[in-house]
Amino acid sequence: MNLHSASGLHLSKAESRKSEKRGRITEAAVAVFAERGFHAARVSDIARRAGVADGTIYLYFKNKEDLLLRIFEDQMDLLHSGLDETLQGVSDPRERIRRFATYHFRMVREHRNVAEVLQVELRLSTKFIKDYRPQRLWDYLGVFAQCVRDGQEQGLIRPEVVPFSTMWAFFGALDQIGMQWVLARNKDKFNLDQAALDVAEIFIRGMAADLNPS
Amino acid sequence: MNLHSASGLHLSKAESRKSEKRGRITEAAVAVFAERGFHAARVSDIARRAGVADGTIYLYFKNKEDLLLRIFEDQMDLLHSGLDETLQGVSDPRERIRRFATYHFRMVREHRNVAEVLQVELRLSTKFIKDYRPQRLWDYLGVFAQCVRDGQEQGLIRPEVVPFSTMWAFFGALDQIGMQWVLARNKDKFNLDQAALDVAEIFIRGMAADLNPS
Amino acid sequence: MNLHSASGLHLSKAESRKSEKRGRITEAAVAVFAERGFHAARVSDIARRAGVADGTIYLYFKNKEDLLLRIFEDQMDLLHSGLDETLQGVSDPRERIRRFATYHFRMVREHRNVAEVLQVELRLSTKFIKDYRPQRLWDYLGVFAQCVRDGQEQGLIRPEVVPFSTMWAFFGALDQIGMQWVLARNKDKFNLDQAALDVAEIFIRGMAADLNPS
Amino acid sequence: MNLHSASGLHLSKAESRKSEKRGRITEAAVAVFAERGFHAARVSDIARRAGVADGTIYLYFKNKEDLLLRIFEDQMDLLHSGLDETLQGVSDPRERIRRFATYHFRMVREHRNVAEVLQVELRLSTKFIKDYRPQRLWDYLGVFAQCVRDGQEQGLIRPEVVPFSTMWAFFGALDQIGMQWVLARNKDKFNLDQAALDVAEIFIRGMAADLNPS
DNA sequence: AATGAATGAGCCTTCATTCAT
DNA sequence: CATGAATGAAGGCTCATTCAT
Repeated sequence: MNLHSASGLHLSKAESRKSEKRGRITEAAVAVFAERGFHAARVSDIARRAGVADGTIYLYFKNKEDLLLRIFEDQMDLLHSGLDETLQGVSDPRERIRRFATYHFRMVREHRNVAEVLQVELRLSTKFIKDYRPQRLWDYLGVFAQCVRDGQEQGLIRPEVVPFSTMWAFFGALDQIGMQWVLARNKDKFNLDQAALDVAEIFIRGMAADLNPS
Repeated sequence: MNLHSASGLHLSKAESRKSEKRGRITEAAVAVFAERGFHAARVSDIARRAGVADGTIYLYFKNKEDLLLRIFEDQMDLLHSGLDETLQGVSDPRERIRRFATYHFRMVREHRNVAEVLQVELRLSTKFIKDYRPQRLWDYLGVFAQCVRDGQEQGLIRPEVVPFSTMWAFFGALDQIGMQWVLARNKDKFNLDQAALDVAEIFIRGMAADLNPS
Repeated sequence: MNLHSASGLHLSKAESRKSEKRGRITEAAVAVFAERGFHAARVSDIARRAGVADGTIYLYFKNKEDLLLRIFEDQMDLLHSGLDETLQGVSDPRERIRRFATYHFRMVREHRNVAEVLQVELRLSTKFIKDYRPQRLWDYLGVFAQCVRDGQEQGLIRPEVVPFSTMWAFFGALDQIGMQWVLARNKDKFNLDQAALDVAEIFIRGMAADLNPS
Repeated sequence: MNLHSASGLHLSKAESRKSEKRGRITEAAVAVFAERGFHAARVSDIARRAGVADGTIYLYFKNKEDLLLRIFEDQMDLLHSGLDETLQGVSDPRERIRRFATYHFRMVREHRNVAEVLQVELRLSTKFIKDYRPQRLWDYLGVFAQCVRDGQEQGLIRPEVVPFSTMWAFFGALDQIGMQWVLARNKDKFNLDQAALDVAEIFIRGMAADLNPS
């Protein structure tokens, strides 16, 4: 259920049991949040699905909101490190952007529950949106902004493109398409891979430096 | 508080009084939803702000969720008709897209409360996202899709651009930038007008047909 | 159930209904608190006994603790004003003290539930004991302190008697005897009227000025 | 923290270790009960303060309530035996009463935490007050009742004074003054030693046989 | 004996909605 | 139409207690 499942660390029996329980809760929460939404999801539902008592959840998370937030942060970290791996060795900023989009949608498709939670439920609480600074999301998107800056240094991207706002535009585009896919009843009609390339193409062409500055 | 405040219709005194009360409730709801979020907003808060009794709200709206939905639909209609006015007489699809973006952000800036509700709170209820088909939003965005199709017919836009998914990408980009502006503490640092043109430019260039098909 | 039941005020129908409902809740709360203790008493028990919905209680009281506090304050006010009536026209400080004790125990006996709540349950919450300043109790007991001062001015009471601490001693004596009576399984074995006179006598004699200052 | 800390008994190493752990728990419980009150005190707080695991407490005490009860009984025993020592060799019932009061307040002052628990928290649970017969308290106070009886036999105290109810009055007076001292923010303003003598004096004079039965 | 992770019963409070006036 | 007092369902969270290790 997690984007990446194994860590290479050796844990004592007690530690691994503990971390295993935390993982079970997280998985259950993702499933229940995805299914019913944050507000409609009952803590007792999550507990039952995780096979633990209600109170156990509060040994690992401060409260229901904290549970959502931790899911967000954990998953963003995994998403980010997965992105780094994917882009390793790719130097052309344009290709990096293309792979960013492709990677993003692959993750959305392979982890639909997580995607639903991140895309739909994270927008739920005003607290999250208004008070919480999603640093992890900034970090993830920062990879795109850096591609833009690199592209500009290499003369591939118009200097007047503002990395910061374009980054949000790019994310908005990806995210919205991802959401439409999540919401779509018929997932097959929707070719996510193609959409990834299309969005990337539009941004790459849209930001591209003029070819013949003759 | 509404995007447009007056309608040119003549109403009987009773109707206008009724309509006036409905309007007061709507305004109050927008304000309270923007301030505290849909879930945290209490119906009694809205009633107090509107200067009516709690029960009165249920004479005009089926329930709290219906109230949010009606706000969404009303405001989308106004947004849409305002867009039509704005685009009247503009035939170049590229210019229409540019003006779409500019118009959208002008509305966001001038009606921040409404924007907050639409952008932040609409994403709140899973019901809204999962079960509700936001026809009005489709209609509004359909204007963009049509620009794409027109541009393709006129040879201005690459034929392989998919109007449907690009429409969502465009909306996602606009919406995300709008949200960042709404969330930004310092609204002045954020030049919405410029961002509008930047986003439009990226999409226009990104979708543009190759110039020299030599 | 209240120490005094009628007020001479004219109330509108709505007001009287409201105040009647508040009264029903208070009565029910006194009964349930007396029966099960503050902590064991469930708000829903009180509501059921009062014949109202759980939520209704929160229209009249901030929370469960507030309910207990209001009972305390209301009853202390009634107790105090009843004491004033009882002492009216009695000028000899010693007789006033005697009547104070008699009155106090008559109230305890006639309003056993109230007495249980005031004596047993009020001591329950550290909040009440540590943070709450029971002004109403001070006012009530202040009557005794004033008797002491009057008696000292009239040369009936030794000048070295400290009104403040003696007031608490007197109250402690009354209260403890009252509590023992409340806790006693067989109320008949315990002659409260006699105990009242005995306690009063001990304090009056104990505070009395030396007779033969020869 | 205990009224008396060491017992002169020789214990095996295991027993003393056991007893030492029980003592640590008791001390911690007194501190936590005094600080937060019985209901607000968490068993885990007590455990942490005692430096033991939560479960360990249940090896020494049946449950939280039992813990409070044992504290009460242990401390009452210590209080009582200390009183006996203090009164040893004092035969005049009046002087014994005087020393009783003085001793009681000295204990209150020197063991404020214990006093808080006994005075404030013991009144907490209806169970304690209603179902529990505080035999140890009766024993302690019985010393006073015996003084009264002795005084009556020696013709020093009026025969009509009822030892039983006067005992409670005396205790109520002491206890209430003790509580006011515990609650007082400024302990220095309150002269407990003087109050002890004052209360004793009032009871002694108040119970005294008429001097000149001429 | 000691641990402390896990349990799960229990309840106060909120607030959308209703309906008698 | 309008009111607003009353309703009552619903659930997040705490914490005393247990028990496998």
